[in-house]
Amino acid sequence: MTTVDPAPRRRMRADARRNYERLLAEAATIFAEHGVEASLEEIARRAGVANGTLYSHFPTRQALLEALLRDRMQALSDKARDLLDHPSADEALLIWARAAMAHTTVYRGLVTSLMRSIEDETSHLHAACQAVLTAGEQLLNRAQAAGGMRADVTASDLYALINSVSWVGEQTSPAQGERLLAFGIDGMRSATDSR
Amino acid sequence: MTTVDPAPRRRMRADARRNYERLLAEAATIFAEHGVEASLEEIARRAGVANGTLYSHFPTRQALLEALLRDRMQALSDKARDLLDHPSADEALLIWARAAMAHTTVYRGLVTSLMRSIEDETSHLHAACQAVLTAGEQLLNRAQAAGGMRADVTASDLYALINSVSWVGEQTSPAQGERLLAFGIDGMRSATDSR
DNA sequence: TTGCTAAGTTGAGGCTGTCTCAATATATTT
DNA sequence: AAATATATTGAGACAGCCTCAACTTAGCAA
Repeated sequence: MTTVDPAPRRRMRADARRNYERLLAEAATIFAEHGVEASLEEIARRAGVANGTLYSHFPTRQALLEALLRDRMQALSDKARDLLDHPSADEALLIWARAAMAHTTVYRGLVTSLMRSIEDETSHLHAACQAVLTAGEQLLNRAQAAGGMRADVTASDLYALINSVSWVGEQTSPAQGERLLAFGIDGMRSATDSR
Repeated sequence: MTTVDPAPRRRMRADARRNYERLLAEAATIFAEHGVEASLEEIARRAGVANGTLYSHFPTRQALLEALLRDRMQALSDKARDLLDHPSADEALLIWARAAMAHTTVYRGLVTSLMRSIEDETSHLHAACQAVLTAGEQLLNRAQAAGGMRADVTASDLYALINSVSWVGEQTSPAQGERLLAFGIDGMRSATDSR
């Protein structure tokens, strides 16, 4: 409901807009290189502005992350919607789970923020995470209706699974993350399922 | 093989021993309160010594953690050995996995250190983690021989699973962690198994 | 064009934390 | 009671977070 405006209330001054964009661009680069705990001072430095400017645009690290991820998270929710048309409900869920995993691991350390944000309603990322969870829930429900997934699996279980395997992928190797995802999903399948 | 001496090479001076113990005790308290990223200065302060003393006893945070966990990790390895006598191989594995999870969540943030340490051979905790992994492997192998677990599951898979569900437990709730553990183990079971 | 003002930027400064090392102190040995 | 090996100390160098009073500038209106 009360999502933050992507384009702020009143139009920004030209220089402000420029700095805002520049900060986002540098943040993307630096987070990709050093993870989401990278120095904010460094980002400001590389963007050619004083740290105060960074803080005025993005009061917290979360706010910066939120701005950086907005589009990507929207895309992930959209993708879930699209996959509702996929012929196999089970396969659709697996495809989406992998996509979610890929999204969650773009920046090192991101998964922890995303996991925290679903719990913490005051988080800048909360709404976006909630949307992703709900999107996943649609796919899950369809798979359950089709009989492929156990009825007692919740959207929270799915969200937690995706995040936990993303965390593993980040800590060890993407392949290890993928393996755990496969085991986890298998464990959530209905007993009648073979394999 | 080349484990670090629990009681250092030559006997410590009395005052050194006293400070060492004091630091460990305070670290246990403070890590329990604030997680493993708690301030080392604070630990030194509460132990009534200068920070240099802390650093001289424990050159890194990992070293401190290692000293703090040594006994507990040994106990976990021992427990695996004991459980090899349990009548049900499957049940033994599950019991141990839960114990491992409990161990892994004594301090907030610990799970990340433990996961890093299995990968990083230079880590102070590496040997202890390796021992735990090997201990788990025994239980896993027995369960596989008994036909309860898929043959393609590795000790690394098991280690990763335990850590990932511990991480979830830490981020959300222990109950959520438990749920994921159940799903994960189920996914690792042989197809012939019911449920 | 010029001046006005709201909007935006600056960067020093306070804070916490990590880690080091020369000077100092003390336990133990002889 | 030295002598010596062993420990402890704490200031200091550095980095990062965040704030805010002083300053600068874009954009508008006269």
